[in-house]
Amino acid sequence: MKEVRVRFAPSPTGALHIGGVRTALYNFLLARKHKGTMILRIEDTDQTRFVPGAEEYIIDSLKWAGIEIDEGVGKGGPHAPYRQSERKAIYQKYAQQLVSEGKAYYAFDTEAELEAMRERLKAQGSSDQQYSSGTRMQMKNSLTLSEVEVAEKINSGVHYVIRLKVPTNEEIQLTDLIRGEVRVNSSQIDDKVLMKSDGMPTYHLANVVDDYLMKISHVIRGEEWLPSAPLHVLLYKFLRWEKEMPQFAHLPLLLKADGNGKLSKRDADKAGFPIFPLNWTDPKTNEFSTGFRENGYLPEALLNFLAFLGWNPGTEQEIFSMQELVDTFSIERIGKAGAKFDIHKAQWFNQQYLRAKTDQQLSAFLFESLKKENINCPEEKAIKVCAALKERVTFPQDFWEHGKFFFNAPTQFDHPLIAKKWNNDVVKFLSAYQEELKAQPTLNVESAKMLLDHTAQATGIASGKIMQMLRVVLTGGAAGPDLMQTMDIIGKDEAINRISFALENFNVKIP
RNA sequence: GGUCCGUUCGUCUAGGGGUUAGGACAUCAGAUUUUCAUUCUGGUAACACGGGUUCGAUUCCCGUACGGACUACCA
Repeated sequence: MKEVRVRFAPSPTGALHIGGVRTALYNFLLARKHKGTMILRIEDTDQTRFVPGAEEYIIDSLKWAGIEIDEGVGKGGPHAPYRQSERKAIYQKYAQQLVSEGKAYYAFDTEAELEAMRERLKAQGSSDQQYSSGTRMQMKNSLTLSEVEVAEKINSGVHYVIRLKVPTNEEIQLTDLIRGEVRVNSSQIDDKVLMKSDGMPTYHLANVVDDYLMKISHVIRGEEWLPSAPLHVLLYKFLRWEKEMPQFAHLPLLLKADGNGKLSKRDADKAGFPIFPLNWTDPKTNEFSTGFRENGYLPEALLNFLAFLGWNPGTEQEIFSMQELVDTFSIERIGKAGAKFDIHKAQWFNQQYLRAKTDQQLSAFLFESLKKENINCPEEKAIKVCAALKERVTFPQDFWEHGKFFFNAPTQFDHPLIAKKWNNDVVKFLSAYQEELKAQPTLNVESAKMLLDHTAQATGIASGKIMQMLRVVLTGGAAGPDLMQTMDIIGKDEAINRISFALENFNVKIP
Protein backbone atom coordinates (compact mmCIF):
# COMPACT_ATOMS: atom_id res chain seq x y z
CA MET A 1 0.00 0.00 0.00
CA LYS A 2 1.32 3.37 -0.90
CA GLU A 3 1.86 5.98 1.76
CA VAL A 4 -1.35 7.20 3.29
CA ARG A 5 -1.71 10.93 2.86
CA VAL A 6 -5.06 12.46 3.72
CA ARG A 7 -6.26 15.99 3.92
CA PHE A 8 -8.87 17.95 5.74
CA ALA A 9 -9.78 20.84 3.50
CA PRO A 10 -12.27 23.27 4.97
CA SER A 11 -13.04 26.68 3.61
CA PRO A 12 -12.69 29.60 5.99
CA THR A 13 -16.24 30.85 5.65
CA GLY A 14 -17.15 30.71 9.32
CA ALA A 15 -16.93 28.48 12.34
CA LEU A 16 -16.08 24.84 11.82
CA HIS A 17 -19.24 22.74 11.86
CA ILE A 18 -19.29 19.66 14.08
CA GLY A 19 -19.71 17.53 10.96
CA GLY A 20 -16.43 18.97 9.77
CA VAL A 21 -14.81 17.88 12.99
CA ARG A 22 -15.95 14.33 12.34
CA THR A 23 -14.61 14.45 8.80
CA ALA A 24 -11.30 15.70 10.14
CA LEU A 25 -11.33 12.96 12.76
CA TYR A 26 -11.86 10.16 10.26
CA ASN A 27 -9.06 11.53 8.12
CA PHE A 28 -6.81 11.77 11.13
CA LEU A 29 -7.62 8.25 12.31
CA LEU A 30 -6.79 6.77 8.93
CA ALA A 31 -3.54 8.71 8.78
CA ARG A 32 -2.46 7.61 12.24
CA LYS A 33 -3.50 4.03 11.73
CA HIS A 34 -1.30 3.70 8.68
CA LYS A 35 1.47 5.93 9.96
CA GLY A 36 0.58 8.35 7.23
CA THR A 37 0.30 12.10 7.01
CA MET A 38 -2.57 14.38 7.95
CA ILE A 39 -2.70 17.57 5.94
CA LEU A 40 -4.66 20.74 6.56
CA ARG A 41 -5.45 22.64 3.41
CA ILE A 42 -7.44 25.82 3.43
CA GLU A 43 -9.79 26.16 0.48
CA ASP A 44 -10.23 29.88 0.30
CA THR A 45 -10.89 30.32 -3.39
CA ASP A 46 -14.10 32.21 -2.82
CA GLN A 47 -12.98 35.65 -1.82
CA THR A 48 -16.51 36.90 -1.36
CA ARG A 49 -17.17 34.42 1.39
CA PHE A 50 -13.92 34.84 3.25
CA VAL A 51 -14.46 35.42 6.96
CA PRO A 52 -11.61 36.86 8.99
CA GLY A 53 -10.65 34.69 11.92
CA ALA A 54 -12.21 31.56 10.49
CA GLU A 55 -8.89 29.98 9.62
CA GLU A 56 -7.52 30.50 13.10
CA TYR A 57 -10.77 29.16 14.47
CA ILE A 58 -10.41 25.98 12.45
CA ILE A 59 -6.85 25.48 13.62
CA ASP A 60 -7.73 26.17 17.24
CA SER A 61 -10.68 23.81 17.09
CA LEU A 62 -8.67 20.92 15.70
CA LYS A 63 -5.99 21.55 18.26
CA TRP A 64 -8.49 21.53 21.10
CA ALA A 65 -10.07 18.34 19.80
CA GLY A 66 -6.69 16.64 19.67
CA ILE A 67 -6.68 16.21 15.91
CA GLU A 68 -3.07 16.82 15.02
CA ILE A 69 -1.92 18.25 11.73
CA ASP A 70 1.34 16.97 10.28
CA GLU A 71 1.52 19.19 7.27
CA GLY A 72 -0.32 22.22 6.02
CA VAL A 73 -1.46 25.67 7.01
CA GLY A 74 0.12 26.71 10.26
CA LYS A 75 2.56 23.86 10.00
CA GLY A 76 4.27 24.09 6.62
CA GLY A 77 5.57 21.19 4.58
CA PRO A 78 7.04 20.11 1.27
CA HIS A 79 3.99 21.14 -0.75
CA ALA A 80 3.53 24.64 0.61
CA PRO A 81 1.70 26.88 0.27
CA TYR A 82 -1.37 25.07 1.61
CA ARG A 83 -3.72 27.98 1.23
CA GLN A 84 -5.35 27.78 -2.18
CA SER A 85 -5.50 31.52 -2.64
CA GLU A 86 -1.72 31.44 -2.67
CA ARG A 87 -1.58 28.80 -5.39
CA LYS A 88 -3.40 30.69 -8.14
CA ALA A 89 -0.63 30.35 -10.72
CA ILE A 90 -0.60 26.59 -10.34
CA TYR A 91 -4.27 26.20 -11.19
CA GLN A 92 -3.93 28.71 -13.99
CA LYS A 93 -1.29 26.53 -15.59
CA TYR A 94 -3.38 23.37 -15.56
CA ALA A 95 -6.46 25.21 -16.76
CA GLN A 96 -4.47 26.54 -19.71
CA GLN A 97 -3.21 23.06 -20.40
CA LEU A 98 -6.76 21.76 -20.59
CA VAL A 99 -7.78 24.58 -22.92
CA SER A 100 -4.88 24.01 -25.27
CA GLU A 101 -5.67 20.34 -25.38
CA GLY A 102 -9.28 21.04 -26.26
CA LYS A 103 -10.61 19.70 -22.97
CA ALA A 104 -11.74 23.05 -21.69
CA TYR A 105 -12.76 26.35 -23.26
CA TYR A 106 -13.21 30.03 -22.58
CA ALA A 107 -16.72 31.26 -21.94
CA PHE A 108 -17.76 34.91 -22.03
CA ASP A 109 -21.42 34.68 -21.13
CA THR A 110 -22.63 37.23 -18.64
CA GLU A 111 -24.75 36.35 -15.68
CA ALA A 112 -27.79 37.74 -17.44
CA GLU A 113 -27.11 35.61 -20.49
CA LEU A 114 -26.80 32.50 -18.36
CA GLU A 115 -30.03 33.32 -16.65
CA ALA A 116 -31.71 33.86 -20.03
CA MET A 117 -30.53 30.46 -21.18
CA ARG A 118 -31.97 28.77 -18.14
CA GLU A 119 -35.26 30.56 -18.56
CA ARG A 120 -35.40 29.61 -22.23
CA LEU A 121 -34.76 25.94 -21.51
CA LYS A 122 -37.22 25.96 -18.70
CA ALA A 123 -39.86 27.43 -20.96
CA GLN A 124 -39.16 24.70 -23.48
CA GLY A 125 -39.85 22.18 -20.78
CA SER A 126 -36.33 20.82 -20.82
CA SER A 127 -35.54 18.59 -17.89
CA ASP A 128 -32.25 20.27 -17.19
CA GLN A 129 -31.09 23.77 -17.75
CA GLN A 130 -27.39 23.21 -17.71
CA TYR A 131 -24.48 24.66 -19.57
CA SER A 132 -23.46 21.40 -21.17
CA SER A 133 -22.85 19.57 -24.41
CA GLY A 134 -26.43 20.19 -25.41
CA THR A 135 -26.32 23.93 -24.94
CA ARG A 136 -22.73 25.06 -25.17
CA MET A 137 -22.90 25.68 -28.92
CA GLN A 138 -25.59 28.28 -28.40
CA MET A 139 -23.49 30.25 -25.99
CA LYS A 140 -20.70 32.79 -26.21
CA ASN A 141 -17.49 30.83 -25.88
CA SER A 142 -14.32 29.86 -27.65
CA LEU A 143 -16.16 27.00 -29.26
CA THR A 144 -18.64 29.25 -31.01
CA LEU A 145 -16.60 32.38 -31.57
CA SER A 146 -13.73 32.71 -34.00
CA GLU A 147 -10.17 32.65 -32.79
CA VAL A 148 -9.83 36.31 -33.58
CA GLU A 149 -12.93 37.20 -31.59
CA VAL A 150 -11.74 35.19 -28.65
CA ALA A 151 -8.32 36.78 -28.68
CA GLU A 152 -9.90 40.21 -28.94
CA LYS A 153 -12.16 39.61 -26.02
CA ILE A 154 -9.42 38.29 -23.83
CA ASN A 155 -7.07 41.11 -24.71
CA SER A 156 -9.74 43.72 -24.11
CA GLY A 157 -10.01 42.56 -20.54
CA VAL A 158 -13.54 41.22 -20.78
CA HIS A 159 -14.41 38.88 -17.95
CA TYR A 160 -14.31 35.25 -18.89
CA VAL A 161 -14.26 31.83 -17.26
CA ILE A 162 -12.77 28.53 -18.28
CA ARG A 163 -15.22 25.68 -18.50
CA LEU A 164 -14.58 21.98 -18.73
CA LYS A 165 -15.68 20.46 -22.01
CA VAL A 166 -17.50 17.45 -20.69
CA PRO A 167 -17.86 14.68 -23.29
CA THR A 168 -21.27 13.48 -24.39
CA ASN A 169 -22.67 10.14 -23.36
CA GLU A 170 -19.67 8.60 -21.73
CA GLU A 171 -19.96 6.28 -18.80
CA ILE A 172 -17.96 7.52 -15.84
CA GLN A 173 -17.39 5.01 -13.12
CA LEU A 174 -15.78 5.29 -9.75
CA THR A 175 -15.36 3.08 -6.76
CA ASP A 176 -16.26 4.64 -3.48
CA LEU A 177 -14.79 2.88 -0.47
CA ILE A 178 -18.07 3.27 1.40
CA ARG A 179 -20.67 3.01 -1.35
CA GLY A 180 -19.07 0.74 -3.87
CA GLU A 181 -19.44 1.30 -7.59
CA VAL A 182 -21.01 4.55 -8.67
CA ARG A 183 -21.77 5.11 -12.34
CA VAL A 184 -22.86 8.30 -13.99
CA ASN A 185 -23.32 9.19 -17.61
CA SER A 186 -21.26 12.20 -18.57
CA SER A 187 -24.30 13.76 -20.21
CA GLN A 188 -25.60 14.40 -16.73
CA ILE A 189 -22.62 16.54 -15.90
CA ASP A 190 -22.56 20.16 -16.93
CA ASP A 191 -19.58 22.10 -18.24
CA LYS A 192 -18.40 23.12 -14.83
CA VAL A 193 -16.50 26.33 -14.42
CA LEU A 194 -12.85 25.57 -13.66
CA MET A 195 -11.46 29.08 -13.48
CA LYS A 196 -13.59 31.96 -12.33
CA SER A 197 -13.47 35.40 -13.84
CA ASP A 198 -11.48 36.70 -10.90
CA GLY A 199 -8.67 34.32 -11.77
CA MET A 200 -9.40 31.95 -8.92
CA PRO A 201 -10.11 28.30 -9.53
CA THR A 202 -13.35 26.68 -8.44
CA TYR A 203 -13.35 23.95 -5.85
CA HIS A 204 -13.39 21.25 -8.50
CA LEU A 205 -10.17 22.24 -10.22
CA ALA A 206 -8.29 23.31 -7.14
CA ASN A 207 -9.25 20.19 -5.28
CA VAL A 208 -8.11 17.82 -8.02
CA VAL A 209 -4.90 19.68 -8.75
CA ASP A 210 -3.93 19.93 -5.11
CA ASP A 211 -4.82 16.38 -4.25
CA TYR A 212 -2.61 15.26 -7.10
CA LEU A 213 0.30 17.56 -6.31
CA MET A 214 0.11 16.82 -2.62
CA LYS A 215 0.02 13.10 -3.34
CA ILE A 216 -3.21 12.52 -1.51
CA SER A 217 -4.02 8.81 -1.25
CA HIS A 218 -7.56 8.97 0.18
CA VAL A 219 -10.19 11.63 -0.18
CA ILE A 220 -12.49 11.35 2.81
CA ARG A 221 -15.22 13.95 2.69
CA GLY A 222 -18.93 14.47 3.21
CA GLU A 223 -21.61 12.86 1.10
CA GLU A 224 -22.55 16.23 -0.35
CA TRP A 225 -19.55 15.77 -2.66
CA LEU A 226 -20.68 12.47 -4.11
CA PRO A 227 -22.57 14.02 -7.04
CA SER A 228 -19.49 15.89 -8.18
CA ALA A 229 -17.08 13.00 -7.70
CA PRO A 230 -17.57 11.77 -11.29
CA LEU A 231 -16.60 15.22 -12.48
CA HIS A 232 -13.42 14.97 -10.48
CA VAL A 233 -12.69 11.56 -11.96
CA LEU A 234 -13.10 13.11 -15.38
CA LEU A 235 -10.60 15.80 -14.46
CA TYR A 236 -8.05 13.25 -13.32
CA LYS A 237 -8.54 11.54 -16.65
CA PHE A 238 -8.15 14.73 -18.67
CA LEU A 239 -5.03 15.65 -16.76
CA ARG A 240 -3.70 12.13 -17.27
CA TRP A 241 -3.44 11.52 -13.55
CA GLU A 242 -5.68 8.48 -13.47
CA LYS A 243 -2.99 6.28 -12.02
CA GLU A 244 -2.42 8.66 -9.15
CA MET A 245 -6.08 9.26 -8.48
CA PRO A 246 -6.85 8.99 -4.78
CA GLN A 247 -9.43 6.60 -3.43
CA PHE A 248 -12.73 8.17 -2.48
CA ALA A 249 -14.77 7.70 0.66
CA HIS A 250 -17.94 9.76 0.97
CA LEU A 251 -19.13 9.96 4.54
CA PRO A 252 -22.79 9.74 5.53
CA LEU A 253 -24.27 13.05 6.62
CA LEU A 254 -24.96 14.21 10.14
CA LEU A 255 -28.68 14.82 10.41
CA LYS A 256 -30.79 16.81 12.80
CA ALA A 257 -32.13 14.84 15.75
CA ASP A 258 -35.82 15.39 15.16
CA GLY A 259 -37.35 15.26 11.76
CA ASN A 260 -35.13 15.06 8.76
CA GLY A 261 -32.45 17.03 7.05
CA LYS A 262 -28.88 18.02 7.48
CA LEU A 263 -27.88 19.14 10.94
CA SER A 264 -27.81 22.90 11.01
CA LYS A 265 -26.94 25.54 13.51
CA ARG A 266 -30.57 26.50 13.66
CA ASP A 267 -31.58 23.04 14.86
CA ALA A 268 -28.87 23.02 17.47
CA ASP A 269 -29.92 26.41 18.80
CA LYS A 270 -33.50 25.26 18.99
CA ALA A 271 -32.62 22.13 20.94
CA GLY A 272 -30.17 24.06 23.10
CA PHE A 273 -26.88 22.42 22.28
CA PRO A 274 -23.77 23.69 20.52
CA ILE A 275 -22.79 22.81 16.99
CA PHE A 276 -19.40 24.45 16.90
CA PRO A 277 -16.36 23.20 18.80
CA LEU A 278 -15.50 26.56 20.35
CA ASN A 279 -17.31 29.80 21.04
CA TRP A 280 -17.63 31.86 17.91
CA THR A 281 -18.77 35.35 17.10
CA ASP A 282 -19.47 35.95 13.46
CA PRO A 283 -17.56 39.11 12.56
CA LYS A 284 -20.11 40.07 9.93
CA THR A 285 -23.34 39.68 11.84
CA ASN A 286 -21.91 39.77 15.34
CA GLU A 287 -23.97 36.70 16.05
CA PHE A 288 -22.61 34.68 18.94
CA SER A 289 -22.61 30.89 19.13
CA THR A 290 -21.51 28.75 22.04
CA GLY A 291 -19.01 25.97 21.63
CA PHE A 292 -18.76 22.42 22.88
CA ARG A 293 -15.65 23.35 24.80
CA GLU A 294 -17.31 26.19 26.67
CA ASN A 295 -20.34 24.03 27.36
CA GLY A 296 -18.16 21.60 29.24
CA TYR A 297 -17.70 18.83 26.73
CA LEU A 298 -14.37 17.09 27.09
CA PRO A 299 -12.62 16.80 23.73
CA GLU A 300 -11.95 13.09 24.14
CA ALA A 301 -15.62 12.45 24.94
CA LEU A 302 -16.83 14.50 22.00
CA LEU A 303 -14.47 12.70 19.66
CA ASN A 304 -15.54 9.31 20.97
CA PHE A 305 -19.15 10.28 20.38
CA LEU A 306 -18.41 11.67 16.93
CA ALA A 307 -16.43 8.61 15.92
CA PHE A 308 -19.53 6.48 16.53
CA LEU A 309 -21.74 8.62 14.34
CA GLY A 310 -21.38 6.65 11.15
CA TRP A 311 -18.70 4.23 12.23
CA ASN A 312 -18.53 1.39 14.73
CA PRO A 313 -15.97 -1.23 15.59
CA GLY A 314 -18.34 -4.18 15.39
CA THR A 315 -17.73 -5.07 19.01
CA GLU A 316 -19.64 -3.98 22.08
CA GLN A 317 -16.97 -1.66 23.34
CA GLU A 318 -18.14 1.95 23.36
CA ILE A 319 -15.50 3.87 25.23
CA PHE A 320 -12.45 4.35 23.08
CA SER A 321 -9.35 6.37 23.77
CA MET A 322 -7.83 8.13 20.79
CA GLN A 323 -5.21 5.42 20.56
CA GLU A 324 -7.87 2.73 20.60
CA LEU A 325 -9.78 4.55 17.88
CA VAL A 326 -6.62 4.72 15.81
CA ASP A 327 -6.00 1.02 16.25
CA THR A 328 -9.58 -0.02 15.54
CA PHE A 329 -10.67 2.40 12.85
CA SER A 330 -11.25 1.25 9.31
CA ILE A 331 -13.09 2.76 6.37
CA GLU A 332 -14.81 -0.56 5.69
CA ARG A 333 -16.78 -0.20 8.91
CA ILE A 334 -18.21 3.20 8.05
CA GLY A 335 -21.96 3.02 7.45
CA LYS A 336 -23.86 4.37 4.48
CA ALA A 337 -26.90 5.96 6.08
CA GLY A 338 -27.04 9.42 7.60
CA ALA A 339 -26.78 9.60 11.38
CA LYS A 340 -29.02 11.72 13.56
CA PHE A 341 -27.21 13.84 16.05
CA ASP A 342 -28.51 12.98 19.51
CA ILE A 343 -26.95 15.20 22.12
CA HIS A 344 -28.05 12.85 24.93
CA LYS A 345 -25.52 10.31 23.86
CA ALA A 346 -22.82 12.96 23.76
CA GLN A 347 -23.69 13.87 27.34
CA TRP A 348 -23.48 10.26 28.37
CA PHE A 349 -20.00 9.98 26.88
CA ASN A 350 -19.00 13.14 28.68
CA GLN A 351 -20.22 11.74 31.97
CA GLN A 352 -18.30 8.51 31.40
CA TYR A 353 -15.09 10.35 30.67
CA LEU A 354 -15.53 12.65 33.62
CA ARG A 355 -16.10 9.77 35.97
CA ALA A 356 -13.00 7.99 34.76
CA LYS A 357 -10.83 10.80 36.08
CA THR A 358 -9.28 10.83 39.54
CA ASP A 359 -10.66 13.14 42.21
CA GLN A 360 -7.52 15.17 41.97
CA GLN A 361 -7.83 15.62 38.20
CA LEU A 362 -11.44 16.60 38.72
CA SER A 363 -10.48 19.19 41.32
CA ALA A 364 -8.80 21.20 38.58
CA PHE A 365 -12.25 21.77 37.05
CA LEU A 366 -13.60 22.90 40.40
CA PHE A 367 -10.68 25.27 40.86
CA GLU A 368 -11.50 26.86 37.53
CA SER A 369 -14.94 27.75 38.81
CA LEU A 370 -13.64 28.82 42.22
CA LYS A 371 -11.19 31.15 40.59
CA LYS A 372 -13.99 32.87 38.74
CA GLU A 373 -15.88 33.17 42.01
CA ASN A 374 -12.82 34.46 43.82
CA ILE A 375 -12.92 31.67 46.36
CA ASN A 376 -9.82 30.26 47.92
CA CYS A 377 -9.86 26.62 48.82
CA PRO A 378 -7.28 24.13 50.01
CA GLU A 379 -6.69 21.36 47.52
CA GLU A 380 -7.68 18.75 50.06
CA LYS A 381 -11.15 20.20 50.35
CA ALA A 382 -11.56 20.55 46.59
CA ILE A 383 -10.69 16.90 46.16
CA LYS A 384 -13.23 15.89 48.79
CA VAL A 385 -15.92 17.98 47.13
CA CYS A 386 -15.21 16.35 43.79
CA ALA A 387 -15.29 12.90 45.32
CA ALA A 388 -18.69 13.65 46.84
CA LEU A 389 -20.10 15.03 43.61
CA LYS A 390 -18.41 12.76 41.12
CA GLU A 391 -21.33 10.40 40.50
CA ARG A 392 -23.84 13.16 39.90
CA VAL A 393 -22.02 15.31 37.40
CA THR A 394 -22.11 15.49 33.61
CA PHE A 395 -20.01 18.58 32.95
CA PRO A 396 -16.96 20.05 34.70
CA GLN A 397 -18.87 23.16 35.69
CA ASP A 398 -21.39 20.98 37.54
CA PHE A 399 -18.96 20.60 40.43
CA TRP A 400 -19.48 24.24 41.25
CA GLU A 401 -23.12 24.37 40.22
CA HIS A 402 -24.00 21.37 42.38
CA GLY A 403 -21.57 22.15 45.14
CA LYS A 404 -21.86 25.88 45.88
CA PHE A 405 -23.04 25.14 49.38
CA PHE A 406 -19.69 23.60 50.23
CA PHE A 407 -18.23 27.09 50.01
CA ASN A 408 -21.03 29.49 50.85
CA ALA A 409 -23.87 29.05 53.32
CA PRO A 410 -27.10 28.73 51.36
CA THR A 411 -29.11 31.92 50.99
CA GLN A 412 -32.03 30.28 49.30
CA PHE A 413 -33.98 27.42 50.79
CA ASP A 414 -36.58 25.02 49.51
CA HIS A 415 -39.53 26.77 51.15
CA PRO A 416 -42.33 24.41 50.14
CA LEU A 417 -40.39 21.53 51.65
CA ILE A 418 -39.73 23.46 54.86
CA ALA A 419 -43.36 24.40 55.16
CA LYS A 420 -44.25 20.76 54.86
CA LYS A 421 -41.63 19.12 57.04
CA TRP A 422 -40.46 21.68 59.62
CA ASN A 423 -41.97 20.82 62.98
CA ASN A 424 -41.27 20.68 66.69
CA ASP A 425 -39.55 17.33 66.47
CA VAL A 426 -37.16 18.72 63.92
CA VAL A 427 -36.41 21.74 66.10
CA LYS A 428 -35.93 19.53 69.14
CA PHE A 429 -33.65 17.15 67.27
CA LEU A 430 -31.55 19.83 65.59
CA SER A 431 -31.13 21.78 68.83
CA ALA A 432 -29.87 18.69 70.57
CA TYR A 433 -27.69 17.73 67.63
CA GLN A 434 -26.19 21.19 67.58
CA GLU A 435 -25.26 20.92 71.24
CA GLU A 436 -23.66 17.54 70.67
CA LEU A 437 -21.66 18.96 67.79
CA LYS A 438 -20.43 21.84 69.90
CA ALA A 439 -19.16 19.43 72.51
CA GLN A 440 -17.29 17.42 69.94
CA PRO A 441 -13.63 18.38 69.46
CA THR A 442 -13.39 17.35 65.80
CA LEU A 443 -15.93 16.50 63.19
CA ASN A 444 -15.62 13.90 60.52
CA VAL A 445 -17.93 11.52 58.69
CA GLU A 446 -17.82 8.96 61.48
CA SER A 447 -18.36 11.31 64.40
CA ALA A 448 -21.13 13.18 62.62
CA LYS A 449 -22.93 9.92 62.11
CA MET A 450 -22.25 8.75 65.64
CA LEU A 451 -23.60 11.97 67.09
CA LEU A 452 -26.62 11.75 64.86
CA ASP A 453 -27.44 8.30 66.19
CA HIS A 454 -26.83 9.47 69.71
CA THR A 455 -29.14 12.43 69.30
CA ALA A 456 -31.80 10.15 67.92
CA GLN A 457 -31.51 7.96 70.98
CA ALA A 458 -31.51 10.85 73.42
CA THR A 459 -34.51 12.61 71.89
CA GLY A 460 -36.41 9.51 70.91
CA ILE A 461 -36.83 10.90 67.41
CA ALA A 462 -35.76 8.74 64.49
CA SER A 463 -33.04 10.43 62.48
CA GLY A 464 -34.81 9.42 59.29
CA LYS A 465 -37.57 11.88 60.17
CA ILE A 466 -35.29 14.85 60.21
CA MET A 467 -32.68 14.05 57.60
CA GLN A 468 -34.42 15.94 54.86
CA MET A 469 -34.68 19.05 57.03
CA LEU A 470 -31.05 18.72 58.02
CA ARG A 471 -30.23 18.67 54.34
CA VAL A 472 -32.22 21.81 53.63
CA VAL A 473 -30.61 23.50 56.61
CA LEU A 474 -27.11 22.66 55.43
CA THR A 475 -27.46 22.93 51.66
CA GLY A 476 -30.67 24.82 50.99
CA GLY A 477 -31.95 22.11 48.68
CA ALA A 478 -33.71 18.80 48.84
CA ALA A 479 -31.15 16.74 46.99
CA GLY A 480 -27.43 16.32 47.17
CA PRO A 481 -24.55 14.13 48.22
CA ASP A 482 -24.25 12.20 51.46
CA LEU A 483 -25.01 14.46 54.41
CA MET A 484 -22.36 13.15 56.80
CA GLN A 485 -19.81 13.67 54.05
CA THR A 486 -21.21 17.14 53.51
CA MET A 487 -20.78 18.01 57.19
CA ASP A 488 -17.28 16.66 57.17
CA ILE A 489 -16.40 18.93 54.25
CA ILE A 490 -17.98 22.15 55.46
CA GLY A 491 -16.60 21.52 58.94
CA LYS A 492 -17.88 21.62 62.46
CA ASP A 493 -18.19 25.37 62.93
CA GLU A 494 -19.98 25.96 59.68
CA ALA A 495 -22.35 23.08 60.34
CA ILE A 496 -23.23 24.54 63.72
CA ASN A 497 -23.67 27.99 62.22
CA ARG A 498 -26.05 26.78 59.55
CA ILE A 499 -28.11 24.85 62.08
CA SER A 500 -28.27 27.89 64.36
CA PHE A 501 -29.33 30.07 61.48
CA ALA A 502 -32.13 27.70 60.61
CA LEU A 503 -33.25 27.32 64.19
CA GLU A 504 -33.53 31.08 64.49
CA ASN A 505 -35.08 31.81 61.13
CA PHE A 506 -37.15 28.75 60.29
CA ASN A 507 -38.66 28.67 63.76
CA VAL A 508 -40.83 31.65 63.08
CA LYS A 509 -43.01 29.61 60.84
CA ILE A 510 -44.04 27.22 63.56
CA PRO A 511 -47.32 28.25 65.19
C1' G B 1 -38.26 18.44 -12.20
C1' G B 2 -33.42 15.73 -13.18
C1' U B 3 -29.10 12.91 -11.29
C1' C B 4 -27.03 10.35 -7.35
C1' C B 5 -27.19 8.22 -2.38
C1' G B 6 -29.79 5.95 1.49
C1' U B 7 -33.82 3.01 4.68
C1' U B 8 -32.89 -2.72 11.42
C1' C B 9 -36.06 -0.47 18.32
C1' G B 10 -37.54 6.93 19.63
C1' U B 11 -31.75 7.56 18.69
C1' C B 12 -26.58 5.38 17.53
C1' U B 13 -25.98 0.69 15.66
C1' A B 14 -24.56 -5.19 15.40
C1' G B 15 -26.04 -9.04 12.41
C1' G B 16 -26.95 -11.57 8.02
C1' G B 17 -30.61 -16.71 3.56
C1' G B 18 -32.86 -20.80 8.75
C1' U B 19 -31.18 -16.06 15.19
C1' U B 20 -35.66 -15.96 21.15
C1' A B 21 -32.92 -10.15 15.51
C1' G B 22 -27.79 -8.52 19.91
C1' G B 23 -25.66 -4.06 22.44
C1' A B 24 -25.63 1.17 23.90
C1' C B 25 -28.35 5.98 24.79
C1' A B 26 -33.16 7.46 26.02
C1' U B 27 -37.60 5.68 28.44
C1' C B 28 -40.58 2.73 32.08
C1' A B 29 -40.79 -0.51 36.56
C1' G B 30 -38.50 -2.76 40.83
C1' A B 31 -34.31 -3.14 44.40
C1' U B 32 -30.53 -0.36 47.19
C1' U B 33 -29.89 4.67 49.43
C1' U B 34 -31.01 9.88 54.66
C1' U B 35 -32.76 12.80 49.45
C1' C B 36 -31.21 13.20 44.40
C1' A B 37 -27.78 10.83 41.60
C1' U B 38 -25.04 6.37 41.13
C1' U B 39 -25.36 1.08 41.05
C1' C B 40 -28.12 -3.50 40.21
C1' U B 41 -32.34 -6.25 38.10
C1' G B 42 -36.13 -6.39 34.75
C1' G B 43 -39.58 -4.36 30.90
C1' U B 44 -41.56 -1.71 26.46
C1' A B 45 -39.55 -1.13 21.64
C1' A B 46 -37.04 -2.36 15.06
C1' C B 47 -35.75 -5.36 9.88
C1' A B 48 -40.47 0.90 5.20
C1' C B 49 -43.87 -1.56 1.50
C1' G B 50 -44.81 -4.83 -2.86
C1' G B 51 -43.04 -8.32 -6.11
C1' G B 52 -39.51 -11.92 -7.43
C1' U B 53 -35.11 -15.75 -6.55
C1' U B 54 -35.23 -19.79 -2.89
C1' C B 55 -37.39 -25.40 0.61
C1' G B 56 -36.84 -20.80 3.38
C1' A B 57 -35.74 -13.88 3.04
C1' U B 58 -35.05 -8.99 7.54
C1' U B 59 -30.58 -10.60 4.72
C1' C B 60 -29.94 -11.37 -2.58
C1' C B 61 -32.54 -8.90 -7.12
C1' C B 62 -36.27 -5.49 -9.13
C1' G B 63 -39.84 -1.95 -8.30
C1' U B 64 -42.68 1.54 -5.04
C1' A B 65 -42.78 4.77 -1.04
C1' C B 66 -40.24 7.82 2.05
C1' G B 67 -35.89 10.61 3.30
C1' G B 68 -31.47 13.09 1.95
C1' A B 69 -27.57 15.33 -1.09
C1' C B 70 -26.52 17.74 -5.51
C1' U B 71 -28.39 20.57 -9.51
C1' A B 72 -23.76 28.64 -8.70
C1' C B 73 -18.17 32.18 -11.71
C1' C B 74 -20.09 28.35 -3.02
C1' A B 75 -17.28 25.04 -0.98
